Amino acid sequence: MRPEDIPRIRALPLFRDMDEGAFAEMLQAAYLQRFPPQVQLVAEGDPADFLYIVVEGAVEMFANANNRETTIMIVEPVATFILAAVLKDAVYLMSARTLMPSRVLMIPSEDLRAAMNKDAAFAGAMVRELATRYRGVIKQLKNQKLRTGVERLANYLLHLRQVQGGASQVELPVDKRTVAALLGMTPENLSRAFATLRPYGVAVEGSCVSLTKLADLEGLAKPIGLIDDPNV
Amino acid sequence: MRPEDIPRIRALPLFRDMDEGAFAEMLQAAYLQRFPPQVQLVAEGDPADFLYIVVEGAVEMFANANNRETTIMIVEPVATFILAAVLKDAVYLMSARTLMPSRVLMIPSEDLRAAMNKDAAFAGAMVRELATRYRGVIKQLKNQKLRTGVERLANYLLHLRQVQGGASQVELPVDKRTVAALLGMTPENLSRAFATLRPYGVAVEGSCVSLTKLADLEGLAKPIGLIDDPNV
DNA sequence: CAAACGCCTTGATAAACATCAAAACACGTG
DNA sequence: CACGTGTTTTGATGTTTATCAAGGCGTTTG
Repeated sequence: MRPEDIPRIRALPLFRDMDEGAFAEMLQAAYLQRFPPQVQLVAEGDPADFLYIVVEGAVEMFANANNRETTIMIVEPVATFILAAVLKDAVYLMSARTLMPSRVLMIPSEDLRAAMNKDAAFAGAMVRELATRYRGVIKQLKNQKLRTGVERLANYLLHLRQVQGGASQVELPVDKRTVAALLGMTPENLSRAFATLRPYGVAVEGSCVSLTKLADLEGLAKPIGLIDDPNV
Repeated sequence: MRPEDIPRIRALPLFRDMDEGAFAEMLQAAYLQRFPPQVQLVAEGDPADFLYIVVEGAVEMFANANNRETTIMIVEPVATFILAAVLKDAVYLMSARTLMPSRVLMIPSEDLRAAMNKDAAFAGAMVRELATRYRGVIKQLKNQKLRTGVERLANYLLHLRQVQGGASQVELPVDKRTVAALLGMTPENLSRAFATLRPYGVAVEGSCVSLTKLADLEGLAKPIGLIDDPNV
């Protein structure tokens, strides 16, 4: 592991309040692995042997059923994934694959649970982390059930703008196929959704999207804090 | 509060391992309230002042956006709701209303958080509870994104059968309007979905649904543990 | 009992979304 | 550069779902 990675992991809300010794001990037991793009890291149904932390790159969480596939979320550095399965010592509910060359830290489930049982501050951080994630999924469910595809895309673009600093140009972080899966639609429909947004000042050129007519776009998207604000 | 209620609450996985004194102290601070049907208990956006426990009756969790409304889940005794908002000291993401005459225990958020900080076993139970709920919502999201309305209904009927002991007749626990909202469809579409399932041995009469041709129904529903098994 | 109301169903229509096929485009490689 | 590969876009079509309107049915109420 690179020396500069450790403080970045340590800075995550989940690990920030952890006892110094327990943190070091847990990292001792961990493996850092490099993966090329499009490598499947975990498969839904497998026992949760590791907690994963994306240190560099990006990981797509997805699930299959009925010959269909959907993307649940995209994990970007520095963040953990499949925390809940590890804590319950259960099987994974989602599969994961790299979207680009990535470095991933793998902490054996037992070591994580041991650290949690020893360190009350860590357990407290875990409660907050899980509560935050729970609310994140509830927001996703609301987004999915209460909005059309075009509305989801409009809000996603506004979200990207927010994250990327508020400029009038935003960059799609992954290819359109994956954006489509994330928004719960087919690639064809994403294309058409972009076309629908053209009158609202949305112009696409490759992975670069420019948003003129912000007010119009927001009028269509109608973002609300209880779905779209990550801090709520 | 009725004397027989206390052990039922105590038996919840969330409270089972809690320190006896801390549990009694927390209940001291709590209020038990009775509500008629169709009373709104909490509104999304309000600060999370209480953890709620449904002791008797049933509560519907729902959310609004864009003049649309959707049901997220139905909470039946004995179970808590809006735990995550309480732990984060955040606003509620969902609204709640009673579906029938109900008795509800309200624990002030501060008392719950205090109990958690004092009692490590309780914090551990909280972690497991939140992890379980997180996985529950992930399953709902998969159900919603990977299945059609008819498939969701078929799986819901099989789920009811399981819960109600496996007889060939199942009882809808709430009116059809609410079932429709829970399954993410309109009442009209639920009606048509039932009609679609008729060739698969599904006959509806009021709130009573009989399932002959179980094999056929399962063939259509294709239930999978990673979505439909509550113990996974 | 009749009227009124709520809930559920049915039919007609429209919107949203998926599927299939093919063309346009971008890109890496020989 | 030409070529092959994979992604994206566009068009035609079908499925799924929502909306609007009307009617049936049971319950409540005057």
